[in-house]
This record gives sequence, structure tokens and C-alpha cells, in this order.
Amino acid sequence: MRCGARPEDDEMTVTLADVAARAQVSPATVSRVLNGNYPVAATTRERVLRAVDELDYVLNGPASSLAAATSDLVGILVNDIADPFFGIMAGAIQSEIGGPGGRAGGERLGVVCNTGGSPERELTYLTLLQRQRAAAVVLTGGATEAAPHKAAMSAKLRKLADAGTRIVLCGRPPAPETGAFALTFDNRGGGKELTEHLIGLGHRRLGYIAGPEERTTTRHRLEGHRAALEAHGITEDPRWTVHGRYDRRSGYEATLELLRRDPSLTAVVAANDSVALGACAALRDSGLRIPEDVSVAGFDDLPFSIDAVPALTTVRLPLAEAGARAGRIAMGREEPPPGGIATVRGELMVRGSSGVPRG
Amino acid sequence: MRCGARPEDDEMTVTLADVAARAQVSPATVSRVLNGNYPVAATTRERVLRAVDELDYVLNGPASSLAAATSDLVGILVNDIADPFFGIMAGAIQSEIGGPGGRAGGERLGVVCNTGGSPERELTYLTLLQRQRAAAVVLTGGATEAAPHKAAMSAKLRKLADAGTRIVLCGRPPAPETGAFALTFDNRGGGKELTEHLIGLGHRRLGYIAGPEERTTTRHRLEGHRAALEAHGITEDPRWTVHGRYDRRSGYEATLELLRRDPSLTAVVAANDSVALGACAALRDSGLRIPEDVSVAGFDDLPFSIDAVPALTTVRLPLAEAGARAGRIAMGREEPPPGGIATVRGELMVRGSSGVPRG
DNA sequence: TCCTAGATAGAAAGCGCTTGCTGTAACGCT
DNA sequence: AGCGTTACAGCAAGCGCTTTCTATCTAGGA
Repeated sequence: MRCGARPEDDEMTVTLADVAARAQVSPATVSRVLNGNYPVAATTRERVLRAVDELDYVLNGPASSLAAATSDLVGILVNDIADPFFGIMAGAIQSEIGGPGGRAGGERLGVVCNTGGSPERELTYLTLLQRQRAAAVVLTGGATEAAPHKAAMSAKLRKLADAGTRIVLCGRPPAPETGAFALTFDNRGGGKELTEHLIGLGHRRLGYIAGPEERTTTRHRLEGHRAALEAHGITEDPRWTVHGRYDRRSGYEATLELLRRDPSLTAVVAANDSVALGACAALRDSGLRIPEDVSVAGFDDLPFSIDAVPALTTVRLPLAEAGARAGRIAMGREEPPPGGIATVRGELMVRGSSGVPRG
Repeated sequence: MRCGARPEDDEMTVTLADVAARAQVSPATVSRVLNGNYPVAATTRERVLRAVDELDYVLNGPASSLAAATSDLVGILVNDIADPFFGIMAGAIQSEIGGPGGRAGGERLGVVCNTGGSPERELTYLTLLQRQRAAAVVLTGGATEAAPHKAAMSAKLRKLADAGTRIVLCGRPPAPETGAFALTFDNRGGGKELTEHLIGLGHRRLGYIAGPEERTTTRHRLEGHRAALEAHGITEDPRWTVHGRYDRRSGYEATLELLRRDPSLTAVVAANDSVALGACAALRDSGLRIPEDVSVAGFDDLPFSIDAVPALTTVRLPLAEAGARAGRIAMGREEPPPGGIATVRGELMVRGSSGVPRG
């Protein structure tokens, strides 16, 4: 690496000019060697690279971004980084973004930002990324539907797109007129299929633990559920739906509430797998067997879902695949879907937590 | 926000100078208003802020970083972003970093980078962060112990620290002479306590599913386990230890292997909770009951561990608390621990997956 | 009343890099 | 031999912001 016997190296941070001086070339040439976007004679390049190595030079990112009017930052927005649902997508996106380990060429810094599901934070992060002149931004997970926020988001996304930032929505509904590409999960279809499976088993009284209100994911999954009920002539009792957060705790409490409202329920459909796990715990604590007394179903098919006892019936979403594709699109390495929108379907996974209703 | 009837706004990206012109002040004044680090008359500030708003101005981050020689990026390195172990820490760190939603003042961009456990990627990410002149870097999770990588890391961290980047290690052993602060988990102590609990229950033949070799976390937990065995006069059979990855799949396979090697084992201690879940699945699939036939123990106490059936006996690590503290230290908002090093202890959580041995 | 200090605002010099344009050899062609 | 090319390399002008230093003005104090 470095020969270590050159005290003057450490005087200050090394600049392009220092490298140029050592390699006996102009700064321009060093820049071109580093960026590899201009012909440089092999011997010169060699000399420059040696100097870079000897001086242990690290490019000044901000300066570079300023001069080139582009940065190598790619933002990844997630609702909850502690939730594997987002972790898996983010990991897949980031690995395609390149960053380290990615294929050659643009060594980009994929940065994941945790909005905690808060619309304001989402907006603030977008501003921060805009400020950094991010090369691309990938937004994952459902969106908030409150009108003011929706409008603000649209405006912000449009502005980002105008500034040349590529926008990709992954697992989120399309944002019309923002220039964003969308990979949308078919939450409605999945929800419908799941409930139809339960109905097919003979269930007629199904509780539903929905996610937070005003979120697209929540609404779509619930709509699918209701569509299934309706398609089979089942009239839904308003008491059968409870809203909560997308976590285990919420599932536990909601299930208790559901049981209180109508003890005759024979199935509980949860907004996602974590919620379903909480539901299972609540049922067990209430002395009910799964699926003999009550069937349970989740959504997403996160890795731990198969380890539940009994294993969770759920809808598998190809999180990693979708993330990878979103990452490639963000990097301009894959053709965006026709019309800018693609629907990604889930797959029903029937496992032990669902069975024929009791009695 | 903006009155919308000024087509000239959108001509090009708005700069500080544009704002200055509109507010009838010099660019210097605008900068000062925005940074709030210099006295500006209230009426002037007012005028400037109005102009900022009207023009919808967004600071150019790279330019700002270049001129000020500092950036508002804070890097968070994790081994596996899809693993809640890291997700929880990263979330806690990021929320303290400020970023959006954080308390007032420096609005920093906390970026989490997924190394996938690869030493090279780790190094590359550090270089990328160095290039961006990151304000701070938090490294989470165990470190790789291979000598060359260790040396390279040390050098890199020292260089970062020299450049003014604050370095915090969270859940990772101290890195001597690098100027890094460390919040280290007491993996050894936790491992020892866990195994002692099992021994106390009467177990004498315990299998151990360790993590990948050459990682500090793996080694420390294993050392604790062995210390407990030794302290109780139990001679370990080499066949009782199997190495694998930190995931469920690995736990499943390792358990099968363990059972093959010695069917008389009465307990299986796993490197972490995910592995333990895999172990449970393997035991069940082998027709063994937990804990009647074989006891199982995990490590970390991730949220889903309590939902295992039976609930997992494990060691709780205060992931969120440690992350939050690491974040505050990184931001200079909390005094670093004396000596730059603090040990964070785990807490034994005895639950249903461990019981007295059969026979 | 004159002078000094305190409070603001502006001028201008960079920060370290990229890139359009301008040389200047060496090459191949007629 | 003469000339258009091609292949490199350098010059120098910024990119948009921060910050030091200087200028101005007002308010006290002697």
C-alpha cells in the first residue's frame, strides 16, 4: 500500500493536485484516470494510479458532486427498518445499487432511511436526499393516503424527478404524474385469495386485523378480504374488523378485542405475519387451539412464519426479487416496466395454521 | 408554500444567489440565516426565509459540504439489514442521529449500509463514507477476526478518525488505538449465564450451534458457553459444537447434524434466536419434544422469540438502548464512556423452551 | 459633541473537483 | 513531402456554498 516512510504524506488531507504533482501530470488527467471516462495513455494511467496508491488518496465526494452536478448517493426509504419486511427489500435493493460488492462501474452509496411510517419524516428525508442531489431514490412499502400528505409527496417527487433523480416505488402504488416507476404488490389480489382459501375451508365468520388506517397497504389488503366475502355472499359484521399497527403486540391486543366482540369467530386474518403471530399468542393464551378452534392467516411470508407452530398460512410476497428489480431500475440497469408500472403478485402459502372450522 | 404564479421559478435549479437577490441581501447573509450561526437582524431573517419559501429553495449539499469541509452524513454499518438484530439497532441509532424527526439542530442524514458480513464490503463502505467526509460512523455487530482484515480496518478507522469523523462501535469489541468509542455487548457473560442455567436444570450433554468462525460474537458466546461447562466440571465432547451462519436454515441443518453425532444430547444452545428457531423446527421434525426431550436456548431475545412455541429461553440484549446511546455519542450529544469503552450486559430470560432433562 | 464599541451586512477568496476547449505530437494517407 | 487525423494532455473556468475580513451604522460614554 504505502511505504510508510514519508512523513509529509500525513501533513493534511491529500488532494487531487497532490496526486497530480506526484504523478507529474495535470489534475485534469488524474480526474480522468479516476473517472475512466476519457482516454488516457496506459503508462500515464499507471503512473497516476501508483501515485494514488502511494499517497493513499481518497476522492473528495462533495467537491466531485459539486463540480459534476451529480452524486453517487441512492436513497432507500423504508417505513420500519426493524421489520424484516423492509429489511429484506432494502437489502436486495442495496445489493443491486452496487455500492461495495456490486458490479463494476458506478460505485454508489445506497443509503437506507427509516421513516418510522411518519409522513413528515418521509418528506424530510426526501428533502435531505434532494439536497444531496441523490442519483436515485427508492421508496418502499405502502404510502399514507391523507390528502395533504399525498399532494406534498407528489410535488416533492416531481421536483426530484425534474432535478434528474430517478424515482422507483417498490411495493407501493403508482404516483401518477411524478415520473416515478412503480413495482406494486398485488395486495388486493393476495388478500382476496387468502380469504377465499379460508372460505373454501368452510369459514363464515372471519375476523380481520387491519393495519393502520390511511395506508394503501392496509386498505388494499382489507379490500381484497371484503371482496372475497362479498363474492361468496358473506355479509360482514362491522365488529369483525379491528385496526392496529403492523406489529405483534397490536395483533395480540386486536385478537383479544375480536374475541370479546364475537367469540364465535372461526378464523382471524391478519394484516401481516407479525400481527398474525401476535394473534396466535392471544388465541393460545385464551385457551384456543390453532387451527382446530380458530384458523389464522398472515401476509408476506417472512422467514419466521414457517417456524410458527403451527406454521403460518400466508401470502408470499417476492420481497427480495422485487427489491432487486427496483434497485436495477433505479440504477438504470434494467428497462422500466411498460407504462412505468408493474404489478407483482403474491403466492398463497397454505400451511398448518388454517383448517376447517370447528363444529 | 409557493404562490404558483411565477413561471420563472422553475427555470433552473434555484441557488443561494437567487434567494439573496429576491430577499435583497447578499448571499453571505442567506447562508448565515440558513445556518443560524451568525447574528442576523430579525427583519432580515424574515425576509430571507420568505424568499427561501417562495422560491422553494433547497440547499446544495455537496457545495455546502465542500465549502464547510464537513458533511451531515452519518454512516451506520450493519452486517445484515434483513436481520432484526441489526434493524433494531440501526433504527435506534438513526432516530438519535436526528435526521428527520430528531431534535432540532443539525439535520443529519443517517445512512445505513449493509455489509452482508463481508469484510471487503465493510472496508469499501468505510472508504465511501470517508469520501463523503461523513460526520460520524457507527459500526454495529461483531467484527471479523482474520488478521489482515483486522489490520486494514484499524488503519481505515484511524484514518477516518484523523479526518475528524467520530467513530462509535455498537455491539462490537473495542478497536484499540483507532480513536473509536465502543459499546460492547457482554457476549461471553451472557453465554456463560445461559449455559449455567441449563446446567442448573440438570443438563450434562449440551450441543452448541455456533455462528461463523472468525467473528468476535461467535467466539465470545462460545467461550462463555465453554467457561460454564468447565466451571461445572463438564468435559466437552468436540462433536457437540457445530459452526454455521446466523440464520434459521443454518440452525435447522446444524441441529440435524448434532442429533446425528450424538442422539443423547439433552439441550441445544444456539448462537442466536434465529438459529434457535431453526433448531426447534429440526427437533420437532425429528419427533422430539421441547423441552421434554431436548431443551433449546437462543441469544438476543428478538421480538419473535417470545412467540416461539414454547417461548424461547434466551439472553436479552438491550439493542435499542445501546443503539440509541451509540447514536447520541456519535452526535456528540452524550459523554462517551470513561476510557472510551463500555460493556453492555445481557439479561437471561428463562422461558418455556428450557426444562429439566429427560430420563 | 466626538469617539469607541457593538451589531449587522457585504465583498471576495477560496473549498477540490470536472470538463470544454485548446494545444501538440505522432500517425497514416495521397 | 504535405496535410488532415487521431490520441493525449493541459489550461482555466467554473460548480454553489462558507467564512474571514472589512465596511457601515447606531448607541452609548466621556
